[in-house]
Amino acid sequence: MRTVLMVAEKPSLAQSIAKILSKGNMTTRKGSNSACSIHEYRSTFPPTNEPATFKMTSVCGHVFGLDFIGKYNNWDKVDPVELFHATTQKKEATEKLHMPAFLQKEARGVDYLVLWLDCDKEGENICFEVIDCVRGVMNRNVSSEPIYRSHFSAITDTDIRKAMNNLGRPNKNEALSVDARQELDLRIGCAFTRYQTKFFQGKYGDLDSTLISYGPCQTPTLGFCVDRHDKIQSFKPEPYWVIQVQVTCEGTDRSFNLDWERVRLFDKEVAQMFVGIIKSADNARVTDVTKKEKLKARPQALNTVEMLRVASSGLGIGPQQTMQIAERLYTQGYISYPRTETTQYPENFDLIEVLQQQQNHPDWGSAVKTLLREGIQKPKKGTDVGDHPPITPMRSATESELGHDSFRLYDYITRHFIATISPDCKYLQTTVYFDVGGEHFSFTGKQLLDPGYTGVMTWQAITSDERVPDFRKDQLCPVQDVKMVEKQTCPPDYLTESELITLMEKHGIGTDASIPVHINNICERNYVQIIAGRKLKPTTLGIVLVHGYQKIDPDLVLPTMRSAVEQQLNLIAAGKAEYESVLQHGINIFHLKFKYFVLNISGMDELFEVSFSPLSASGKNLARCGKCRRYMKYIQAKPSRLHCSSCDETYTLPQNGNIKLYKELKCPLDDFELVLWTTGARGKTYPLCPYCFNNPPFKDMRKGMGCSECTHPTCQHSLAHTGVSECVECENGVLVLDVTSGPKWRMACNKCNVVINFFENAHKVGVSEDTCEECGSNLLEVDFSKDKTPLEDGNTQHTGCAFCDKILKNLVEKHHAVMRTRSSGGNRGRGRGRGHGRGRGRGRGKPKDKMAQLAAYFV
DNA sequence: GCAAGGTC
Repeated sequence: MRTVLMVAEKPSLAQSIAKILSKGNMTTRKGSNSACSIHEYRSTFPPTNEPATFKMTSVCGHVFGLDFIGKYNNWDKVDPVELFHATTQKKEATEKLHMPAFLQKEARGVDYLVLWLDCDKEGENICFEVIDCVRGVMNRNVSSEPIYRSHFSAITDTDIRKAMNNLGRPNKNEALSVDARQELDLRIGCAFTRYQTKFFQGKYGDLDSTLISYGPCQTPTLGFCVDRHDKIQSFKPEPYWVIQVQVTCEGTDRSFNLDWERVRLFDKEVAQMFVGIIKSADNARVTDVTKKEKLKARPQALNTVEMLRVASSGLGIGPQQTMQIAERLYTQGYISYPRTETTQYPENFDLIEVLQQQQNHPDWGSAVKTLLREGIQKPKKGTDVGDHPPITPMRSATESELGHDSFRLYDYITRHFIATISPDCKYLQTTVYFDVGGEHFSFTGKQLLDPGYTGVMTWQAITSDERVPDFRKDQLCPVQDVKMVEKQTCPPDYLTESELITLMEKHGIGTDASIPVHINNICERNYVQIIAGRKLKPTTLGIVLVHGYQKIDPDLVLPTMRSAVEQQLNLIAAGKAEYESVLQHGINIFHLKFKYFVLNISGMDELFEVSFSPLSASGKNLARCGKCRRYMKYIQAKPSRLHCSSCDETYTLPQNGNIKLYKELKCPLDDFELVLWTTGARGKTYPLCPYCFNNPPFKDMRKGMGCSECTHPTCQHSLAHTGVSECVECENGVLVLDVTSGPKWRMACNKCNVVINFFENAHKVGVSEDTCEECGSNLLEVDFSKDKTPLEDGNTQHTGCAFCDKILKNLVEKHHAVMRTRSSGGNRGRGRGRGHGRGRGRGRGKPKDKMAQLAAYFV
């Protein structure tokens, strides 16, 4: 019996495909990485007609990602221009999934490999990532070419079976085009981002963004928003005049405002002349009456981008959040796969079944029943991209089941689905044409004939049912009023998110899955702000960036740049150009553009100069510099940092917290005044030396460490003096006494977010050099207040272990400084039986030797 | 700390 390993792009597809090919007769087990399952069944392998055991599983998107090798990731030591030729390497895309190991485990000894990755270029690229993982461990004795590729265009029985019976080979050229894209994006994005960030952050103190990023997708996205801003700014309102005529219809008491055929005039005198002419007529004469039955067409089946547009403009939910909600609805089985470009249902899609599931729904059940009784309409033709079917509901659900926002999205998806197979909306449009003193006017009214799909998509309903009375041709209607009104042309409004999505889609900026990410990026980097109505208003930073590119090299921000690059890449995919030459050409062009950008950065800087303040003028004096003894300025805007203007040095600080001076205490190593970092009253607090934080003083310290991690052997602020015990939760952390926390004393882990509260009634707490004989923790010396001491006989002083001492251990309470992520080690042993000692280890720590080593580092 | 593309 042969074995065949088959790999899809994601777990859900592996399941659907296996279900089809096994006719539901398969066994399923979890994979070694918890994310992927393996579905097994027996069948015949079509290419060789042999009986075989099939193992169907999947990856989770890309197995590998591209990055520079380690030494190029040091921003301080690498000139960004080097990134155009720096060595790169493939790294596991998501390390914790252990995807290569998982694939190898399942592929060991199999005879054939069938690749079921999505049929696009990214999927083709993932094919070769999978091949690279498994080729070495497959059985080599059965076939010299054991690797096949399936080509499917829909996840339906017929299509999947057809694909299985017509297996082909993976396409290396398509995969290479993606390799080239990855490399170009990496080199260009990182080079420009690092250069800009360092240049502008080294000069200005109020940019309010930790990163001044550049990207071939995010920058043109920002460009769209700034373009609209520029149109608004340069808009000059112009006055114009309209003539409003009101007539009455005999036999009714209604009057009508007529639309002028000339609409409006920009010349006041001419308009006045027309008013004169029109006023001289006593009556308006009906010249014609037309009646037309018109249709408002039902929508096409729903794809991702349309869902994002409607969610933003109709529900006020942004793309990123919409996708999160949609993912959840999908994994819980309420809707089909939410990432698809396809707007046409597969041929054998069971529309009736999906519809029947909704017939008892409290909100739209009756509409569904009517539709089932009267028969559904054939859906409008859309495009089938061959990725996934359109987004549809999978089972009925109510608001109480889903929660507010989830239900609103589900409600829309379901109504949209029902609408796609409902009749079009029909109405009668009546237009009456008038002649008033030789000038032509008209009046149009709509009368609803059949609401059709607007019965469920109520927001599209024709609301004004304006019946038009029966005007006859040549009827004379008295003119009741003629008015000339002055108006002004209006500037356009800021771009809505929904419009932006449309622009991105049109120019091929990003994909259905990445469009929300790019929009989110330009918000997070503070280039645009979302204002009321989900409109995107660029910030000063966003505006000067785009204007700067436009001054130096407009290509950098033009939306056409991305499609031009994609065109080149498509040549690789089509086998019309060499991978290497296209890639080198691309790198060369952007290398030149980069060098030109650097040479001309002053053009962009001139714009920054007028909008932002130099570092030296930013912030307020906080702590003294250890080198010049002058005050350094604390710059609170992101990224928060200290700047010494006399030394022209900048020291970064931990982000997302508050900084204050720490009692003018100094670091014994460099004389810099210490500052206190805190996340708030109940959070973590620790002192840090601004210099050491940026320039680790000891070999076993890294950048970004405060005194609570400092291995100085004698300093009163260091770990040696304040460390109490091993963290009760995380691997390498030490619980450190927060000496500033009294009277509500606490200690906090110097690595994770564990905080331990104790001794509300002590006015002094210190860490002793002595350790607990039971667990190895350092003992605490506590001085309780006289009136609230828990000690017998009114004693106030007590030394003991926080975890083992009879009196102290009852006063200890643990919690987390902030919400911890699920992944970080929740369920490992809590203290007991594990040894607490900050010094005593669990094999690897070798704490006592460590202290000796530290002493050696100290100079 | 950087890009964009997959997906969990």
